[in-house]
Formats: sequence, structure tokens, C-alpha cells
Amino acid sequence: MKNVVCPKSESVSDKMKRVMIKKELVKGQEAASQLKLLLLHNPFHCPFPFDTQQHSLSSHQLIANVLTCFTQALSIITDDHHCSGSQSKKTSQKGGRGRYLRRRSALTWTILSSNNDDNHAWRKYGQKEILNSEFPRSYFRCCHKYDQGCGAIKQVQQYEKNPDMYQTTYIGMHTCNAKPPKATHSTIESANWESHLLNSDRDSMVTNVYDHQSPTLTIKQDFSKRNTSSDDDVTDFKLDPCLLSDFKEF
DNA sequence: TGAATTTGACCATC
DNA sequence: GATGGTCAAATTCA
Repeated sequence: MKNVVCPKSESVSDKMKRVMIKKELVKGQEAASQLKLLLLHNPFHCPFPFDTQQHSLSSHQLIANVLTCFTQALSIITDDHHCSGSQSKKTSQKGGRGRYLRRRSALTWTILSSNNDDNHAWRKYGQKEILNSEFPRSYFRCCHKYDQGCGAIKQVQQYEKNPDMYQTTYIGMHTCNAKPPKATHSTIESANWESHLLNSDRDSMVTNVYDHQSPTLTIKQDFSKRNTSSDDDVTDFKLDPCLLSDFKEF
């Protein structure tokens, strides 16, 4: 963080950026504190992305808030880094195309589902053959990208082990006013489902696996990139009955 | 005719 | 350089 502040040559925009970064970090800190309280009072709180509890934010939403705040702060810092300095090279604009924005740092999670309908309006913007993959990957962005600046995107690919299922990766949270995604009954009625919540740097992965045969929720953290993967990273939770009923309501 | 999808080319990342 | 992600012109559809 010491790179962020440069008091000697700080302009008005630098000050604004500093304020924005501070604001994002404070928001992230608040969300982390709420998450801590939530887990202290209910360690078995359902982390599922589509938690239906209305009275408070789910742990997933809090995690998403934390990551979003940090991502925002980092993007401000990164933009500053890229834009500052007279020698920052301009990208070529062949065919009038600008710099492509990649979202590797955005909050990402993957679900396996028998249908792709999640109650959000998506616009397909690309399809690609993937190496060593039987099925192409389709790329969708939120229809409200331009009117509301929503940056949510998803990638859909048929699951090779079971072509009736679709592996859908959501990247970024919806910032539009559209209805939040809701899992369908067909999703839950499939034998098992799993979702992956990836953190921003992809160093770790949280995998939630719900098994209908024996109602357990497996939360698996994958730190493969850090080379610390072990059986200790896998935690099985017997679900609290009330949470389980919430879980089956979708 | 406007909106949505397809598709080839461009760009970023590893 | 290979591969995946995104753009935007061309095409299709309602």
C-alpha cells in the first residue's frame, strides 16, 4: 500500500483516488466484521450463493462484498499505476478496437446445473472452442451492461461428464437493479450440485458440494496454487435442519 | 427494422 | 507462440 500515496506530487485526482480507496477498504472491513459476527453466532450458516434468508446478508454476500471492495480498491490503484507516467504506452487501436478488459480479479464462482435459466437477462457475446474440450464455451454479459453499467458476465459450457448438465461460471456480481438469480427446482433436484467460489487471485477455491443422499454440505478449499492442498482443507458440515429446509426451498 | 446471435479477428495472459 | 476472452461486423430472427 505504500505505493499508493505520493504526497509530494499529489494532485486533486490523486486525493480523490486516495479517498475512494480508503472508502472501499473501510467498506471491506465492515463487511469482514459482519461476516466474523455471523460466523461466531452461527458457524453453520449456509454459505450457498442463493441463500434465501431475507433478514440479513448471507455469508456469501458478505464475502462477495469484501472481495468487491478489495477488487475496487485494487482496480483504482492499478488504473492509477497504468495511467500515471508520461511513458505509459498506448495500445494499438487496430480496427477501432480499444483495450480489452479482463476480469480475472473479479469474484468468480461455478455451478453445475441442468438448465441455464437464472432469472437474469443475459446477452451472448461470444462462443469459443476450448482445447481438449468436447463442447464450446459460450460467453454472456448482463443485458444491463450499458444502461446500468452492470459488469456481471457468465460462461456456459456443457459438462463433459454429463452433457445434460451445464457448467456455468459467474464472474462479477450484478450491480444492476434486475432481480437476483434464483436457483430453479430442476437445479436442486439433480442428484448433487456443486458450486465453486473462487477468490480474486485464484490462489484458492471454495467448493460447496451438497449431497442429496446424505444431506451434507462439503466446503472444500483448494489451495493447489499455494501447494498446501491436503485433506485438512476439506470440511464436511452436517446441515442445521432449518438451513437444510431453506436449502431445499429453491 | 431493431434486437439478438454468430463468427472471425484482435488482444491479454501464461 | 498457444490459448482463452472480448470486440464488433455480419447475419439471423421476430
